[in-house]
Amino acid sequence: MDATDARILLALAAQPRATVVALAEQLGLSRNTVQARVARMEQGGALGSFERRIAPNALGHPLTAFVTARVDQRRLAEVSGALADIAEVVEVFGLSGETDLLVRVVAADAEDLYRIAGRILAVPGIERTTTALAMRELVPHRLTPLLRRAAAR
Amino acid sequence: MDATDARILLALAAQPRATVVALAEQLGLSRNTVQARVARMEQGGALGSFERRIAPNALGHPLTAFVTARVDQRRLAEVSGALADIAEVVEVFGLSGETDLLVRVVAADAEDLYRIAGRILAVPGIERTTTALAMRELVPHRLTPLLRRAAAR
DNA sequence: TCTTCCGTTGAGCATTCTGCTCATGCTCCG
DNA sequence: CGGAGCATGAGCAGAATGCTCAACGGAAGA
Repeated sequence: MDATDARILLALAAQPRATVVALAEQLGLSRNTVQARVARMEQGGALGSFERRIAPNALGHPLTAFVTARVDQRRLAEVSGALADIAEVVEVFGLSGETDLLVRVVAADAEDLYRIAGRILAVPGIERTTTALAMRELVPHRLTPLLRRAAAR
Repeated sequence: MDATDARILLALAAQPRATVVALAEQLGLSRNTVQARVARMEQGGALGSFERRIAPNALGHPLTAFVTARVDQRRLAEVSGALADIAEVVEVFGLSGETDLLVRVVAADAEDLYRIAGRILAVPGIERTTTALAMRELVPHRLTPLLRRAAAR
């Protein structure tokens, strides 16, 4: 990924529906170049799945919560699998430090969240959990600043 | 968002580059319908920004860390602004419970992370922080299970 | 310095998609 | 019953896509 790629991504971030042709003339590149680079980025995994763009909100799950957990390390694989079986579990990280797991969860409402938290706690191998509700998205997910820096070079 | 929308999103998740025509015939819907629904979803904010699809990894930031922080609540707006000024800060949530803030950070390497953590701690209004490195992505971000459920209806 | 390799570019071409409009039919609801 | 809202099929002009080719230039390496 070089600066040109970053510039393409920036333009794409501004207008997701932009066609290759539009990007090309906007960036002063040839259509072929843009096409090749976009293809390369998709191939090379620089672009994650489309799912990331879907707002859980729109699926009727306006609540986000983070569950931190301590786990019996030896049963990590098992725990991980069990968590993956819960639909509302959107993302799980293995962490360094005090807590072993960070589980990102979405829920339809408070009661739903309660149910899900319970289900997580019930997973064999999970020892302790703490649930924190995301009350506000102070900085919504973004990569533009980093992209800008990469594009500057 | 009804079941049909969910089905469209599922198909789109499987093949992000799929054209409207392809989706239509794959789902047994008319081209017009799919076009209208996709447009409606983009309009209605069901689809987040394109940035979400970009892997920080590809931008030279393979490390992810979560910084939790306690804040002087009265200076929350100020803190939020200062965090937004840090390019490596990818996402910030205001939480309920013990810790007030969850800051998602990406970094180029360990040293970079150290520097960023320091910068966060230096933000006026932030009282205490804990940094946890994401060592593994046990469940990569996904929404498919929820989508499937929504599509089933 | 010369050569090779790689990415960019412009061109061209057939095929396909898009954006838009219109009329029709269906279902839900007042 | 009448209307609103949505899905559908058709049609059309313009644009984009996918692909290939040849030429060019710069950078790395012999």
